[in-house]
Amino acid sequence: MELSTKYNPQETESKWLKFWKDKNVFHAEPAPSKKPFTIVIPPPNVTGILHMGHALNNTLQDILVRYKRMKGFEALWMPGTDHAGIATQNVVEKQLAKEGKSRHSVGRQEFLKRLWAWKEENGNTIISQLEKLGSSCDWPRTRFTMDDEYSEAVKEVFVLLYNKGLIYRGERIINWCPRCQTALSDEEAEHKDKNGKLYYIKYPISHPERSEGSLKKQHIIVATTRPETMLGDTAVAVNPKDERYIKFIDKTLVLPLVGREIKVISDDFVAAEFGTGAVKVTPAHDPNDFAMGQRHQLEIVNIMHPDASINEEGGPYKGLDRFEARKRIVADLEAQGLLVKIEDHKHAVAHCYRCETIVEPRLSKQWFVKMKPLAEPALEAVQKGQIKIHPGHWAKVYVNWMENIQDWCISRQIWWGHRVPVWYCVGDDHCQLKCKEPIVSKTAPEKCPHCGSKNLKQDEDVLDTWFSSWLWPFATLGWPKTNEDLKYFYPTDTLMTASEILFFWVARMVMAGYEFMGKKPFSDVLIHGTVRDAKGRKMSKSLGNAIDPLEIIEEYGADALRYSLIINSGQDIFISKEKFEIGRNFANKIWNASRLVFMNCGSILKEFSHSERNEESLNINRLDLPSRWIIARFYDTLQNVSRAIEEFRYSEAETLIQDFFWGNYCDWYLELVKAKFNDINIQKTALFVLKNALKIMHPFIPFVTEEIYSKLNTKDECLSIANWPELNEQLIDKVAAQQMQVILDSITAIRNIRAQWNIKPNESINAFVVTPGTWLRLLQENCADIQRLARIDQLNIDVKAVNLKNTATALVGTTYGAIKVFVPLEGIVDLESEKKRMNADIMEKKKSIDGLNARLNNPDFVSKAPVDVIAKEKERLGSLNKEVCELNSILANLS
RNA sequence: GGGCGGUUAGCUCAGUUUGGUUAGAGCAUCUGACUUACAUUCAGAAGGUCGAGGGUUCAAUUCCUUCACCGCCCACCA
Repeated sequence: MELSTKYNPQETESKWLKFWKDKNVFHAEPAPSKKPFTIVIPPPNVTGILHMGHALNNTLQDILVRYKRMKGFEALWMPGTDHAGIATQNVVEKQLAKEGKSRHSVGRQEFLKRLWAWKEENGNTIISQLEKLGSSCDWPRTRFTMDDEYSEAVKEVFVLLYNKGLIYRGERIINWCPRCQTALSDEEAEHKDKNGKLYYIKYPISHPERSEGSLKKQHIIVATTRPETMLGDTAVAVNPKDERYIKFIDKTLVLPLVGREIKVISDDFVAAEFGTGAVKVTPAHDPNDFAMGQRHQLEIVNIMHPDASINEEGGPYKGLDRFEARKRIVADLEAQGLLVKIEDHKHAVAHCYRCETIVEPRLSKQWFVKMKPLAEPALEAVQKGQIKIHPGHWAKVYVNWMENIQDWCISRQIWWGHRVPVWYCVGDDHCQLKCKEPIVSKTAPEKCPHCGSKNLKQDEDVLDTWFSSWLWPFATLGWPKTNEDLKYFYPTDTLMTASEILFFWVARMVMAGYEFMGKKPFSDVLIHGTVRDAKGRKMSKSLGNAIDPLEIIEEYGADALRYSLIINSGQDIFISKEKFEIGRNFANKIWNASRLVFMNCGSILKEFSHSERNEESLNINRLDLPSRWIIARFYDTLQNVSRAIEEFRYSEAETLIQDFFWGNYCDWYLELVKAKFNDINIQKTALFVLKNALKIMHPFIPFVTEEIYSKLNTKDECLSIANWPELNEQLIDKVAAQQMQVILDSITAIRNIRAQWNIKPNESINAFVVTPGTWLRLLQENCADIQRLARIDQLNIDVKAVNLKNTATALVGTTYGAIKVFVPLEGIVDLESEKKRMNADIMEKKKSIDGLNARLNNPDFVSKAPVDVIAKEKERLGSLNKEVCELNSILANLS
């Protein structure tokens, strides 16, 4: 049972991936004797390729799931992918484009066939990449949002909500992506500040009143950022209180370039301060204008084709793209002297979140979900703390959104997705009246319920992808069917996600949970940061600053990737390639420490590896101080790490682990006991601590720990399903830490002295210990260790010699924690400079003393400060005075 | 425009909830060490007016307030 000299992450990782898979280690089943713990994965897009965001998100989930699994929960991590409507369709459309075809040219059926073929071939890429990361999902359960069963859930929900009156069809201004040629929800339209222009255009009055006498008044100037939409103007609006325009209200204007006569209306919506205070009203192309149009019964003129080119309403501009039309219209206006000026204007422009195309507000008939009634319980759940969002400040963002929620446009004019389960009767003439009503049904109706016509047509649209993913926590468990899985694993426990999809997904899942299950979907939501490059920019392919997680896995291993990501995670994570070295180094450290222990504990390793409760063979009273200390330190770390995981403070948990394993176990414990490994108790302790440390490290760095554990313990099937260590109070020696500190301090003190005065290893050091006698014994007992680690040949410890005046040879010393170590310095150091240094030291201390005295003499302080604070200050004053005394007497000796 | 967060060492961040010794890490820098588990290592050092002003207090990095700068989210002012 030996470990190779060099750790090979790639080999080890593939070995354990195979093992886990073959043994189906991560499978979870309803188990009445155990408590369930459930996480559902935020389903990555089928088109997805593993990026750092995935790596972070899934590592966080994996840590928690592995921890809970070891804690004895029946831990289910439900994996799956999302069909990602527009994104996936885009991929296949691009393929078609290469063949010179379009989705329309091949037709809906053929296109869908292609999509499914693409999915079958490539849809699993992201899943296998997540697997590589070490994600302990129950992989055979992998769901896809367009699985048959899952689709049933989607249809069920549509019908339920429709029957409840919460889904309706309406003609509205929606966000339209001219490239994808589909509606987008408000959340899918990303607003970005753009430097645009504000165009001021003259709209002449059609019947100018000559009596006014002033030529200036013969037109109204309107300001717009989208001059091309003027082709669809059906009014100009002003604020009713705006005195400049009162006389124009109800007059008619001539729409330039078009010649249509339009009215001047008054509406409170118009802000007198903006632009000229007069707004052109284009009901078909702006949501506000649409609303105004409704209020004033204005005509609606749609001027664009779905691809945002101008339609026949645009007269001479017909066929032009919207931006081309804009240029031409501006030029034409200028030619006619109607363009007053163009100003720079910074404003938010909506872009398609998939293809970045500028969104065009467009009037169209879409399906909507009424959100207010759904939002109420979801809002309350967070406000009352039934669902906790971490970090807490995100709850405010959530509440803010929920309180201002708008209806959700769920229909999309694409083909990849769940087709809207609605049919229309297009049949026989004799029943037109009633048949206008849509037929909403989970299955295709045979005939129209009103007229009996069999000539039915299904709605062409599909549903927003999020309309399926908002059901994820229960639809993946089999809903709408009821089954054991659903009963046992729902509600899930923790949801981990990036802030970007808080509204898209998290908020809607909460609503769906309450609406369809009557229960919250999860209890905790952890919002983690975004992975950025070293300069703080988002990682993206287009910027070329992305670090490929697969490359890191290849080079350093998945362990290193995971460990480094987590330890660097604060809010956002700034990452450069070198940051991953820490993970690689730590895995290497674990490997080598284990090698050392294995090499030295060979005699009992076999026996040890067979027994589960090794602690029983540990007799705490027989252990030396370092062993008692490291065990106490382990249990301390165990508690802190457990707490940190439960409280979602993962980077802190890793820091605790690293401090313990690297800083205590390797740097101190193993160094201290290295020379004494023939002691069977030390062997036992070293193995015991190593084994348990592997357990608490495992969720964070699963592969290397699994590999070493497999050599250390042949009883468990594997570490992934081993038990999390339990606290064993009997093994904790409470004073060990304090005592050990004295040893560590003394070693450090002597090391300092050696370095400072350049003492050679073969020189002896007389350490005069100014501490209570008990510690003297401690130091004497551990003298050999101190000597070895401080790298001196001889260490003479003598408490009786602490009469500073008698050590006339001059002493110089160092104080470190509890002890002071003095060494003769004659011939070692320049006395004059040493005196100077000490004088400076004294001065500084005196200054502190003065400050303290002033405070302690302040009657306010004495009367108002708590007693313990005063006591501490007095104590400090005392010790400072003492130090000054000592220094003075040394100084006196020096002279 | 509304909301939320941040500003602590050269860099990345802890700490501040509940004010109280000398404000902590890691990386980077510098100095030492070839100590046979590990140079992917070990031991040290240096580095801070805790963004600025004001207030409360015996005491403020911590609480309150104003300001500056940075970031994020939301938003139909054309």
